[in-house]
Amino acid sequence: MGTMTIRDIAKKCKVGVSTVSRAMNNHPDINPETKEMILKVIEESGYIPNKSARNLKITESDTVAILVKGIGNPFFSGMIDVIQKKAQQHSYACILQPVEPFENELDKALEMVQEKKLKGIVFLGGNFRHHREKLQKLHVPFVVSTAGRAEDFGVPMAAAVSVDDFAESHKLVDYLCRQGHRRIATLTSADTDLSVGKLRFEGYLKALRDHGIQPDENLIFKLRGDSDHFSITSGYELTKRALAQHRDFTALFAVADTLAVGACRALYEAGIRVGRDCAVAGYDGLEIGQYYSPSITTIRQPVEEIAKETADILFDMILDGKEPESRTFQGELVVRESTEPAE
Amino acid sequence: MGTMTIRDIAKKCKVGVSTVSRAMNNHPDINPETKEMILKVIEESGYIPNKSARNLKITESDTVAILVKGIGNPFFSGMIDVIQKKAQQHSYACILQPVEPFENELDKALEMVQEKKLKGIVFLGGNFRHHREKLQKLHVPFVVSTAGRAEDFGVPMAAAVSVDDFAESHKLVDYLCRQGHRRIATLTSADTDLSVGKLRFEGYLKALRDHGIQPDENLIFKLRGDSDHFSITSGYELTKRALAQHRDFTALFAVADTLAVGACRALYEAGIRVGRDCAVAGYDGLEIGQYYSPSITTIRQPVEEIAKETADILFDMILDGKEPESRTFQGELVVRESTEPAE
DNA sequence: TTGTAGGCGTTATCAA
DNA sequence: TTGATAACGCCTACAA
Repeated sequence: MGTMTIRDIAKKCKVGVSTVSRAMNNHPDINPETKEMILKVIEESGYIPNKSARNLKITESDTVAILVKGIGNPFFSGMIDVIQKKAQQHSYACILQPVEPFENELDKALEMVQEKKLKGIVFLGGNFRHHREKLQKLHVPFVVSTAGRAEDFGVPMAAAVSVDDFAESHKLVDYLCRQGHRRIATLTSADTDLSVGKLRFEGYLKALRDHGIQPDENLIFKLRGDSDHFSITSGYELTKRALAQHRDFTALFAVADTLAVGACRALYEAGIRVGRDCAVAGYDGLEIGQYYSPSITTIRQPVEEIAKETADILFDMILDGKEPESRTFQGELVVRESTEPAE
Repeated sequence: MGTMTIRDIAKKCKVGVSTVSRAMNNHPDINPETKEMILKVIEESGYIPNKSARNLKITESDTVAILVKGIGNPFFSGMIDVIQKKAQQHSYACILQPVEPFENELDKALEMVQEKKLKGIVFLGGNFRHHREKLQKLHVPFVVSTAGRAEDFGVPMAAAVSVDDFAESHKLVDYLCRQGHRRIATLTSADTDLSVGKLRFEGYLKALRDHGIQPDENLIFKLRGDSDHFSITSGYELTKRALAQHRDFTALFAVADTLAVGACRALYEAGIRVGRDCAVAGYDGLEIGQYYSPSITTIRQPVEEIAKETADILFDMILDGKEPESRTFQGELVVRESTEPAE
């Protein structure tokens, strides 16, 4: 099945291959009429240029990529849109590339830089721990967004945009304490999680201690393994288990809104009124938290701004050769119905 | 910045390039010791084979791709996992490729077949209307899942797996009618939507008519344009608007669970008790519907099965040269708290 | 078991 | 403004 090549088109048009190439790539020095004619023939014959051959040959290309670990995470959807739009404004192509949980995002990035001649990269998700040595092989500007701190990279061309999960989580639990809660349970990730879950959990511990409360092992509920992620069902089942042990707590802090939703339902089914009998708080600022009944107290991350800043920093580096810059955003404590003051 | 090539490795190892190639591609006829040595050097030097050059040269590759329009749609997340797992079982690589809303999935597919030498494709999302002529250029087996009916393709190697959105939607609204509802409002997509939204809306109309109910323009609420998708917020605001017009309905059918969630909240805020004062039903079977309070009646699509069947059909075509086969799955009417019988 | 050489389809260089 | 031709980095006969 002989696929058509640029040669076939050249023959059909009775021109050289380079002229065809020029027509396709919007080169300046080509007769407009010739170009039009060629483009028409291409259109009619359904010729598809071979990208591999093209990528092999080109030396540069105005494109950036977003490498997302955990696409499907609703938190990222909004960010991606914003970044893509920004890229478009700069007339850059933007490739959205999912990264599997087991894949190494840095390896993937290295490959893509070579293959697609990327000018820059945004890393979304994952926890981005990599050896400095290897990181230095990435010769294009990149921004790690929502997945780590710049300090941990120690490499030029590296920038990070993030929310301080530790501090924000602390803020939230601190709020619960101030509301008078002393027995605050938590739903958190397994010990194997080194990502945001861990940071948020540590913020929880710190806040308790700051209020003179000794964290109680019996009030800490961890997801099992990496298999169950931050799903609503996980939160529901974990809370069911917690309640089955007749544990008494007046507040529950879930390290993700999805978990909090599941928790609310479990409490509801147990006849416990969320808000009045037991406070519940989540983290992320997902849409659902606002519309759940009761609406759920959470830490809202300024998604739009984070994404904008991510893109801006990246393009400042690419276009103006600016130094990598890092920013930490404040989350916003959004108090809602699920944490009515305890009496 | 001279990137390393297979030649550099060959030199370092004092062997020919073909030997290096053999080592990398698990070829049989190579001395195990030589191979090990080469692999070690590659590892140490951080050499990354150029994928473009490779793709340009190879004539075939055991890989399939999933082209997803609207990744981020939680409904697809589960399906993707299943399909990827199936591919793995067959020792096939599986590329997950997002397709932008404005992109033509068929063009993308054509490109990728050429570039990556795909053996098969799964199309997810979108509405997949394409000219037969162009469709015939796609010379590999493909399955259109959840985005159209095989009858509409009229091309060999084309299979479709889907749920009959029209019939299922009809089933749901029929149920509402049997519960005694006569004034059933609906939240549906804009007229520009030719995808599932349209089918579900038509199922709604048909069900009403079958019960001798004349659809009432005043009870039909459409999203504005394509800009607001099936988000919770859209459902919330649309319902707010509906209520502002003092329209009386005893039941509300939203063509997506997300819309239904937003509707529930809007009703709640208006002091209308969902279930008792007004029934609400959605469509999709999203996780949230089960955990919302009240839990939401819906049509659950058998995600797992759909995905399994999709993969099975595809690999039957690829591996056994089977004819394209199409299947329509039954959705399941899941009655929950949001549709208590009207008194 | 290994090495050499030719070609995959494109773009870039250079001469016309 | 055009056309011929040499790379791009790899795989794969084929020869050794």
